[in-house]
Amino acid sequence: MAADDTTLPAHYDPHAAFARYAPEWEASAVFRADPDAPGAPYCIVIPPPNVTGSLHMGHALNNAIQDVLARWKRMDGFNVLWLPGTDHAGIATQWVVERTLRAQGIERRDLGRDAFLEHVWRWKAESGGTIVRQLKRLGVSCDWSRERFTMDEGLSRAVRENFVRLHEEGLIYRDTRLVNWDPVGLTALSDLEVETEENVQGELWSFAYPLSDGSGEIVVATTRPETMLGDTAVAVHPDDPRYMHLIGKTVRHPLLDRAIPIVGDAILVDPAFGTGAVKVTPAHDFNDHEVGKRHNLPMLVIFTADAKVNAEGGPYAGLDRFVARRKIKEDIAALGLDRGAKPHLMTLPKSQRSGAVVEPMVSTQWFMRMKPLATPAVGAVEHGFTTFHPTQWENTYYAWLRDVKDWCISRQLWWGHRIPAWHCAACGGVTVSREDATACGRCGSAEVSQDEDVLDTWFSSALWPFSTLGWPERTPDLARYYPTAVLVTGFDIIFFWVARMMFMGLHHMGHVPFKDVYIHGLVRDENGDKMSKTKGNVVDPLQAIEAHGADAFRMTLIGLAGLGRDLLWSDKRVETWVRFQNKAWQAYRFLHMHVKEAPATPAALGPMDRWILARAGTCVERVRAALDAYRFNDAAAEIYAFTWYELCDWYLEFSKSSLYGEDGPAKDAARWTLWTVFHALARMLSPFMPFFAEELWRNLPGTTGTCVTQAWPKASDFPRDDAALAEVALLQEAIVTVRRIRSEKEIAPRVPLAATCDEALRVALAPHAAALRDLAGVTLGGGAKPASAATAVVGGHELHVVLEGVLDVAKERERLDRELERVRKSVSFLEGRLGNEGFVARAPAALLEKSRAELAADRETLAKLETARAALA
RNA sequence: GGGCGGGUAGCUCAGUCGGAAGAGCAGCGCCCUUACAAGGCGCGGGUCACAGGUUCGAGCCCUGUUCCGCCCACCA
Repeated sequence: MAADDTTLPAHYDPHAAFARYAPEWEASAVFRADPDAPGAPYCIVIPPPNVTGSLHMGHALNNAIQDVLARWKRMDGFNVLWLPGTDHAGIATQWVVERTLRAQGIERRDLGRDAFLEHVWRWKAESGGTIVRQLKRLGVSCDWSRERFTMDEGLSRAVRENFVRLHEEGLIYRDTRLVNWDPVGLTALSDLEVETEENVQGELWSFAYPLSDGSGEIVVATTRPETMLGDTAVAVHPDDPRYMHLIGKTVRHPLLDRAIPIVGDAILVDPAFGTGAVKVTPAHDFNDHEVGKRHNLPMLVIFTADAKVNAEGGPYAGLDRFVARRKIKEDIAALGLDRGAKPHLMTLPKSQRSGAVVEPMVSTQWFMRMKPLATPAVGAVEHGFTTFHPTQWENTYYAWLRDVKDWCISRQLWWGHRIPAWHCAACGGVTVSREDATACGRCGSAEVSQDEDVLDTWFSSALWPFSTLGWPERTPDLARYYPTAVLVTGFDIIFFWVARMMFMGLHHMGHVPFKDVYIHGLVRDENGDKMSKTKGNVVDPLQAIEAHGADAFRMTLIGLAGLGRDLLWSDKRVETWVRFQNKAWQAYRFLHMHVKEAPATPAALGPMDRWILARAGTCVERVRAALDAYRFNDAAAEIYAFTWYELCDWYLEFSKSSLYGEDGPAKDAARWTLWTVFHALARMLSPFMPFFAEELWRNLPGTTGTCVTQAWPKASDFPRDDAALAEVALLQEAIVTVRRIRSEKEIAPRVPLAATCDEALRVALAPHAAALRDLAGVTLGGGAKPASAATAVVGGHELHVVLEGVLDVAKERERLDRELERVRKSVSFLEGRLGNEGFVARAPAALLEKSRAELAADRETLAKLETARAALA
């Protein structure tokens, strides 16, 4: 039979397979979930990518993992819903559109709210589908009929319902307090949206506040000189002998000519730090704010929304805060009050989105009360209703929730869910309502207008696991698929998203939103560096898919996904799986040369057939165990090892003597076995490499339908067969031994070898003469040890390979010396162990037995090696 | 300041129950062999970060040290 006797192409074409199967799957709705269908529910809600976004490696990994789980569970008989969607991404999207407009010379505020939002919606309609199209290139098996968007009608209703209910319950309130203010984005931010830039080189600058009575001065230090315009106290420690007598007196503000009280505050002031005296700016510093409240100090706001000095700053009014900083330092120096500066490493709070230095500002905002919500969310994980994988992330989750502060949920933006509160012009009352209010709930006046602000984008994301299933309606989907099975995400949004879904799910649904949380690592470049546009080391998943195909690309990510580890991406890694794919494809072509139609179940199987089937069963079992434990890299490694090292390296070679031989039971058995293994392999691979697996499935004789709806293989389909495993293990040992001897003695592969051994081994290997000949080029005979031979132990018996060619004596001596050293080491190790009373008394019996047997064998081998070595000396 | 993770072959990483250290890639040698040279066969390569401790026995358990990465908090 010739090599090209197959209709299959010489190489697998991933792009052709994608083009063939992706549209078919989508059209035939095989991934559409049906709540009325049988099967235990298994639901995953996608972490919705930002509509502004385009696919990056993090998305690719995240979705490859979800797809493996969804496809696997679907094939395994579960009623699977993988629900896709996108997030409106409030600030991010508004910024992108603003920037686009600005490039055309259009400012958001000139347009007005409605016109601007029209632009955003138009933009969303045009480019919002990009990331969805890109996800499809990965081959994700989402139910696109249920695709949701955080600002679609249903989800917006859920947002309102949530807001109104929590407001009714007193968990959402409006308050005026110090918040993180983004002076560029012109909006309040939550604590989480403030990022700290570490180790910024700044300076700690000291200046003197003269005492009002002229009796001296108090020196204070600051990293933010401009805030002195808002100072309304100087604080000292009440027990500090240097200052305690000054408490109650005042200092004079040297620039604004105000009196400023000196207060004693044990909480704020550490007498050992700096001068032991602290300037207090209650309106622009979180610690100082607390001091202000404790001592009833005025909250003097000195900045405008864009962080310029306001009228309170007297001569500095109108200056940017950093310009004011320089000017104030100069002026203080001119007054002779500068007391020096020293370099100071500090952290700088910056807006996650705009990058602007965040300014604490007193502002009226909406807040969500966290304590009553966070406590059950902690308990749910403590009691195991939700489990993190790897579990160490639970600590991170706890730590944040246990002392989380109230969540500022209002944003001074236009793009997002507008707050369902109406302010009354007549009485000043606030009406919170599910329906658009037309009259004040307090005084009945019709002069009501809706709150201008929108909600933090994470407010709607927090509802995602149930809002997407129809909440607040009681839909069949919600009943069937909530709680979801697993949330797959990155550690960076445990606080932003995971924790918030937990407490919202518990609050509204009375049950956790997901049973498992799988936290995957970050995809880095091959040097372990974070991918970033500025570094230019970003790998575009679409280009990688274009270059290598979706199957190999996905499998590379899966193979790198170890629990609790970041992933280092390298094109070399993809090549591993491209080669794997080719290897499996070539083996599949081999099958096609020999199997033209679905083979009938044979009367009997040979030992190699039984062996590979048993090995396939083990592989299935291990892959299942790995997936159950979210050990994706292990699953990939098992598939790789089975396919390459067992199926290709051994079984295909074993099968050749039958397949190329006479027609008969052996050939029938081999054909059936080969077909059966691929029948399972295609299904096993389908969750990982769906297009490749589909190509295998469709071209396998006797199959119908698509692979993605077949049953994932079960270990019980492949009975254990210890006899076959032992028999083939012995044969493999014999083959490898002869190959090694051949390589060591530098005997060309085409030179046939003969070998002798004792009767027991000869009988055991007799049925496998063909395999020994084809795979090791050796013929086994009985009889005594030949004069010139290389001897090795196989299955506890000696095997003597007759050396026909000229033996390189020097090399042989070297080899024997190496071998002697190895065996002597082994003997000495085993003697030491068995001479150890503790070991003999406490080691497991099996280990003790094994050690004794090994020692006896080693001693025998040693004697023989010594004899052989002496003969060569 | 508090917390988490990591340090195992040249590189990237496994190592589950404490019992002689594993894989892929890279390297070296041999081979175009009729599924596959995108391949086959064989080989070499280790102070398991360091120091103590527990144990008959430690990569694994305990204590300490050190280096790298990350998170949180604070920073007058």
